[in-house]
Amino acid sequence: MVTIADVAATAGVGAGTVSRVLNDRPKVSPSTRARVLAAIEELEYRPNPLARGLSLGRCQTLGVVVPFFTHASAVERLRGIVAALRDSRYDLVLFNVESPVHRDEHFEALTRRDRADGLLVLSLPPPPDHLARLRAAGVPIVLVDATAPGVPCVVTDDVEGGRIATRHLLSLGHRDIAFIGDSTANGFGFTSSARREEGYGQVLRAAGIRVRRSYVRHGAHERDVAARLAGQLLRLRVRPTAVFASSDVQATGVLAAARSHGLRVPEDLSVVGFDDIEISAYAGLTTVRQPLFDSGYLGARHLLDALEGGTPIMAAEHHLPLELVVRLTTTKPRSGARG
Amino acid sequence: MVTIADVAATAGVGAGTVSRVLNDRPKVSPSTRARVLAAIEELEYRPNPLARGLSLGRCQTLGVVVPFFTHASAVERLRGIVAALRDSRYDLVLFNVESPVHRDEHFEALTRRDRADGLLVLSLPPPPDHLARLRAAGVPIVLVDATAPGVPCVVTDDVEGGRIATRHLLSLGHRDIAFIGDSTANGFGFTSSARREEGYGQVLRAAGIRVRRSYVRHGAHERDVAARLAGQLLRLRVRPTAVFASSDVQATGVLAAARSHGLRVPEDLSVVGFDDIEISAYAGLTTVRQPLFDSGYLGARHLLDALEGGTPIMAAEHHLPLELVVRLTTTKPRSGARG
DNA sequence: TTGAAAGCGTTACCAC
DNA sequence: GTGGTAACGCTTTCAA
Repeated sequence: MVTIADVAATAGVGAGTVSRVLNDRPKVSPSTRARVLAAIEELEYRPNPLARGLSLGRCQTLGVVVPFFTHASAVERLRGIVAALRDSRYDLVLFNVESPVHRDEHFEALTRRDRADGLLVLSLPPPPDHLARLRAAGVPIVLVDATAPGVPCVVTDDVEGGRIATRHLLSLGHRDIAFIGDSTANGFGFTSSARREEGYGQVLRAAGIRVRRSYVRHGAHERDVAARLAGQLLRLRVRPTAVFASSDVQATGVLAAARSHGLRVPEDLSVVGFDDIEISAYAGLTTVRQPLFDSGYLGARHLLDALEGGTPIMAAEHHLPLELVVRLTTTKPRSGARG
Repeated sequence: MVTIADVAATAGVGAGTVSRVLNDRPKVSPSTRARVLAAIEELEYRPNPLARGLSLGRCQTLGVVVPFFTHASAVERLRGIVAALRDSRYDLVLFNVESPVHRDEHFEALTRRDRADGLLVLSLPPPPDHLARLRAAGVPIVLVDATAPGVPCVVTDDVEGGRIATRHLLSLGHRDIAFIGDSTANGFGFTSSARREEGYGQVLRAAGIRVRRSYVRHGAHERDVAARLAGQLLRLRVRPTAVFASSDVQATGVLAAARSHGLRVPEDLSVVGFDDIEISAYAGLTTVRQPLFDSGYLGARHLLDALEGGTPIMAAEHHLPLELVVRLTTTKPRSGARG
């Protein structure tokens, strides 16, 4: 393994000079620089990132903490992050989270500048104690799709998103609108689903419609679970004419349930989802689009700016817009169509 | 930042002793060990991975090189890798590849033990020169869904997979069977699609069926592209009664094309895919299932075993089984159904 | 403008 | 068993 000393020797200079050339430091004469560059070329020298990191106190690495990274929405955010890191000198280290214990382990490990220079946390409100330690350790952190006091974040207005979806159904003439969302006791403190439900309730109440307990169902964030919950809704005496699912994954579960109950979508049942993941266009799903890619991209850029600029990260909230995408799963209710 | 020296001081021992305790080395008395452990606890000491890596010559990191990591099949393999790494001390560093240049940059950077202790490469045959350098640098490498001479790998028999899919259609009575696969000039040297096509051709020829040029289409590995190609097939004078797509993503494109041409699946057109990704069950797609999760898991385990056991990695091929999953998109051809 | 040398935090070897 | 100390490869400060 060729080291900086080897380069220094072949170039006939000191190691310090090589380092200066390597890092584009000013004070080095053109001729010396050329000689060093030639030696680097000749020996195919590449600096050892570990040694560099040890000396510098940083490791050119960004940690990404993400619950259930295989979920389509998470993958899309990751894509944005990867795109942002593409031309930076930072490597991406992935920390998948599948349980609160798991989450705590990762945060614990990441509470040091020598593990990652900065942290990007997706959809996960960090527990206050971890946050305090992270801050004390001086690890910059940016939240995407989550908020915490004093921490910069990239978010959308989920309450408004819930309103948008519900208003759409209402405007089509629906009054029996059900909701399927995440179970509140998920242990992670995810809030998106609950906030979308909040918007749903607001709009219904404003329209003078009582939110029926039986029309609101919660379960794990999975297609099969959502399909089961939808099945319960579809067997109700007064069947809803529309369902707002708090994610597209869950919405496709509703679609599957409708199919297996012999109901046509949208004629017999309208369905609105949330996210606009890749499958949604394919399924013709009407949904509330949030800029998933952008959220990752902006979060990463924000972090990189702070890291590269050396400026302390600003605790700003970056809001991303939501947009209703009307496709084929919503229409007006059939008059008198009641089970 | 508390260092090993601080721990040594509070425990009243030397740094070497603390290190021995940290790494479960034998020669240290129970009482000393207890004192050191107490000091570690008290100071909340955590070893600096950078310093550790520099001293040890490794960095407790596994590099994963993956083209188009957002593709469902890649995500599923990654899930297997993450699962395998879960209880190891290794971090996962993600290197996404979207172009050959990109690929070369990554391999270039990874040709040193100080970047990653081992490499997992998905679906990508490493160029021989990079492979040689990697070997010279002593970086262990495991290929998943790709092969290279002398490199351990986890693979399936794609040719046989092509046969399985084609035999299924043949056994249903189809004779006009089309194929949609990846463009051969992808620049990465991906071989899966071509090998599946090979199996398709073998079976057809064995059945005395000529493989028509017009029935075989190639394009980028994307749903929309596959849909376009399928559209061309469906407008042929002698329309195929079945399509074998070399991946489920492409198969869903075929499904979409059939839909937009007013054809019913499977009555008017049978469709078989390959992979069995999450969307496939939802779409009711008949497909050749390959163990994506397992491939990642096994590849990672193989690499970890070599790394942890210190044994040189064996250049073995690990073969994973394929399985036909019959769902709702295949049936026998309608008699005399010709466009 | 440059070289020498002192860190950075560990591990591992060598005495004791 | 244990402490001291030399690596590990880089950056940076201090003189010259």
